[in-house]
Amino acid sequence: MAGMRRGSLTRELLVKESLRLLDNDGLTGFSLPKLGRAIGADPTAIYRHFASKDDLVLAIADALLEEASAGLAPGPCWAGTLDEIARRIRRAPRGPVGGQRGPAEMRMVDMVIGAVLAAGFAGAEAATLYRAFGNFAVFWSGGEAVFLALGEKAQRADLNAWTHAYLVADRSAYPSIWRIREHLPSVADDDEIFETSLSFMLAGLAKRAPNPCMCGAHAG
Amino acid sequence: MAGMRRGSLTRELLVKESLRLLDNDGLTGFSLPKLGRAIGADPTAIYRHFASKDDLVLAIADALLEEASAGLAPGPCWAGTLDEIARRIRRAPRGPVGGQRGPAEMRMVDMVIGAVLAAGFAGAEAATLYRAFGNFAVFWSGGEAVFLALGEKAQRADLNAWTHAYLVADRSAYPSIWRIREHLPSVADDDEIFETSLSFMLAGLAKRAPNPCMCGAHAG
DNA sequence: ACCTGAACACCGTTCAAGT
DNA sequence: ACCTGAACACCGTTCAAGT
Repeated sequence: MAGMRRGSLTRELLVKESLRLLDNDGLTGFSLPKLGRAIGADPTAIYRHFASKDDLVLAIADALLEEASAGLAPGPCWAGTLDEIARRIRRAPRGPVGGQRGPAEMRMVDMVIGAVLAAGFAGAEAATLYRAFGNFAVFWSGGEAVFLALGEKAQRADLNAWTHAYLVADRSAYPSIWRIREHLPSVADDDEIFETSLSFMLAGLAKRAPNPCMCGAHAG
Repeated sequence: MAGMRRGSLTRELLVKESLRLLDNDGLTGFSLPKLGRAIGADPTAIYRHFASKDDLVLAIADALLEEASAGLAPGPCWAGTLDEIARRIRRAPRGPVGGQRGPAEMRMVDMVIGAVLAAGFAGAEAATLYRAFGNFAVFWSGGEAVFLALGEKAQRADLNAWTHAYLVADRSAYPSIWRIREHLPSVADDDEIFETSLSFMLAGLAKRAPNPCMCGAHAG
């Protein structure tokens, strides 16, 4: 990858290489100098194509969302559409959380609002419900990402805290923790926890919705 | 604050001063050198009381949670207790998100699990529901904090995106955004968005719970 | 025992200089 | 027009030296 000819550096190439770096080394292994070296250019060459690191991050985030929304289209059931969107956002390779405002995000926002309108909501209520559901999906994805970003060392320590500190924990100081102590360390079932919360959100929407969902599986 | 005598630096004092710095200058204005200078000590003096910055951050986070849970006690209605806990976590001065494992967190975890048990859940289901609700509260708080941390400049730009880009947005490219465009820029009603999502979560729990809540206000 | 201060290996960003 | 490379003002962290 070394020996860039002039003009061979583009925004697309830099985003693609960033994704590769993030995939390989995680968030820790990412910095502008590292990105520069990875493409065999000067550590500051990025500034010819992005105004700042934030600008690059924004482009990366939208590329991730773009990838996550491949082939996504509204289905006949508005609740099913929202369900699918939330899953896509969560499954998206761990991107940063902020408000991105890229074209891929615009399309996703439009789909979420479209589903909320299909449910029969309108005006300010539709806006609130769009943001409630959108925040839920984005915040959950971001929250899990933050936990993952703690690094394997900290995660191991965390699991340790459950298996040791919590298990051995004062029965009298934390009686409720004690009662379900053997079910707490199972860190593996993050999917089930997400599914449960998502189903609560969708049921809440469905219960309040003027139009029932078409498939009948998302009843309040 | 300058002129520290030896032995006058303690973990408590450093945490307290950190909170003051975070309050004044936000997350941007916080670093170990700055903390050192703020207390009139050497920039590296912190390392005599904390193993690392992460260690300090953990202590800060638990202090924030401690403050947020002042006077908190389980009420007669388990749903009301969960409701109050989620509000406290959200209102807590914006702390970092990760799994903290401090004593204040332990007490809060015990209360959440206590409420879930009071609802009549048990075993693995209780553990899953505790984590669903706990993640919801923590992720939401963290997500909002990330948005706030974007800084006022980025937030202004974001609001701008709504009032301009989205409003003027292609009616044909984003028809659903277009239909509720005038309701989208109202960034002020974050509270209502949170309330809505929280009520969905609580209703979902209540609907599945063997024991109804005592006050009747949280029916599924 | 606790604090200092120099030092190290990094950051993001700027800017004059090259080609 | 695009890239380089020195430079700046920062980080978190370590460690020998002071008292």
